[in-house]
Amino acid sequence: MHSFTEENYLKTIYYLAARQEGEVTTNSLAEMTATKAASVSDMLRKLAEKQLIHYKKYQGVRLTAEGERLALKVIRRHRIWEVFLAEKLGFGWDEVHEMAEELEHIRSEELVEKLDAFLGYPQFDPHGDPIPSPAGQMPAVEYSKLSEVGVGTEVQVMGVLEHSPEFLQHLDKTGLNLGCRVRVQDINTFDKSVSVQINQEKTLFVSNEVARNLLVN
Amino acid sequence: MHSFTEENYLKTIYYLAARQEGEVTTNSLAEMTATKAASVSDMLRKLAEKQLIHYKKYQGVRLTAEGERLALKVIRRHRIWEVFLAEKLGFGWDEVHEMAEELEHIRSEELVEKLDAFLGYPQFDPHGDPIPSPAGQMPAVEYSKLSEVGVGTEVQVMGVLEHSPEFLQHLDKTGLNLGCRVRVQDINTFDKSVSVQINQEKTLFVSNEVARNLLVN
DNA sequence: ATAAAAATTTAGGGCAGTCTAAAAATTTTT
DNA sequence: AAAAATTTTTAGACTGCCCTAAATTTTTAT
Repeated sequence: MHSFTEENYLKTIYYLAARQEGEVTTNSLAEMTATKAASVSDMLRKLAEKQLIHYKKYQGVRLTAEGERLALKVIRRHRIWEVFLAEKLGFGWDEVHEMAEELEHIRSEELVEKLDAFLGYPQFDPHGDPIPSPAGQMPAVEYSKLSEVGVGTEVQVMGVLEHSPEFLQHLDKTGLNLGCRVRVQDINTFDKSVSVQINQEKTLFVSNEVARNLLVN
Repeated sequence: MHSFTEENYLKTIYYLAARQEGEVTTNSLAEMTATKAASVSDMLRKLAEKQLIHYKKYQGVRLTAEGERLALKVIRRHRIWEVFLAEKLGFGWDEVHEMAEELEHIRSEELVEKLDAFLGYPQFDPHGDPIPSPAGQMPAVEYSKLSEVGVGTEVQVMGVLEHSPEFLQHLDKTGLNLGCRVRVQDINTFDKSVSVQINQEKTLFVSNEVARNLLVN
């Protein structure tokens, strides 16, 4: 068995590797896990001993096959619990992450599988992120950012790149929910903000900052 | 906030105090928490400093009002999660305890209250144990043990005193489920075993060991 | 190409919770 | 009521994970 802390490091390495090119650095891990670089170094040595990461001193870090399997297991649990919290208990998509951070470490394999069945085998969590398979495969999804869509096209909001409660609450307030249809009417050449029509109704101005963090297809 | 370990000690002190007369001893706590007496002594000092227990060296231990409130909160969470696991996910009453031991430490107050509502505000967990109120009150229940019921009376199985998977699986096998009606036909004077009729159908022989651990009304 | 800056690791230590061994207090036995 | 047995506490140490400060390596700038 692995500790909560080890699971969190593996998960964080996975996320950072998916987001950046190349190896994951000690400093970026320290920032993400809200610890100091010295503590990260300690843990990396330990994870390398357990063969969960490839690690050469000063060279950054990469998950081994086994490490990635474990990371995806944790991410699967996290996202399934998020679906439960949102769909069954009525929590908002801005509230579920923090609780899922704890629930993802509950150890029973059978629990998460029964929960998955109870929820009807959901494909995506409340933020539109895909749920890894029980075997530990991350489904491929190819969405664009709203900031990259051309004028005139109509797309559907499929996910978010930024998961902070503040951002999600902002989307709630403006009505940019998952699944809503968005037609790009105009792109401001100066600040790259976008003017969009939502669900064939009202028009909305979306900053580039927001548009960059909205995934659409 | 309190650590998992502290919560577990408080819960265990509550259970031992409810079961025994007088103060709870260091040794009984060591046995229940699967640690050594020396470790218990350490923790008792710490809990006493935090005013969660009354503690005089060598004299055993008792929960303060605040300590009991916390213990009942943990027990409430445990039992609500057990209901979820049994009712919604289909786990057997012999399987739910272990998972609930982890789930009971999830910190969100709102989570357990929403879960409670989702489950329809259950009064009892899958073993018939009452669920403490959100305010931290343990409902009073007055059941008898099957071993104390007179010949001829018909009673209903309301709970168990022994919670081990082995005992619960034995009950499953013999059909002595929660809620089933039991008429005492005969009590063997030698070994105090009981012959009972279940649900007006088949007759069953129940050892005193089992009868002592069955709560009925 | 070398000096300065930045990133990373090592050294040494802290805290929570556990342990064993030994000391102290309480309870039981005679 | 003293001796023996039992229970409990203290002392000292270990592990996991974190820290600060110092040393080392890599990267960047000149």
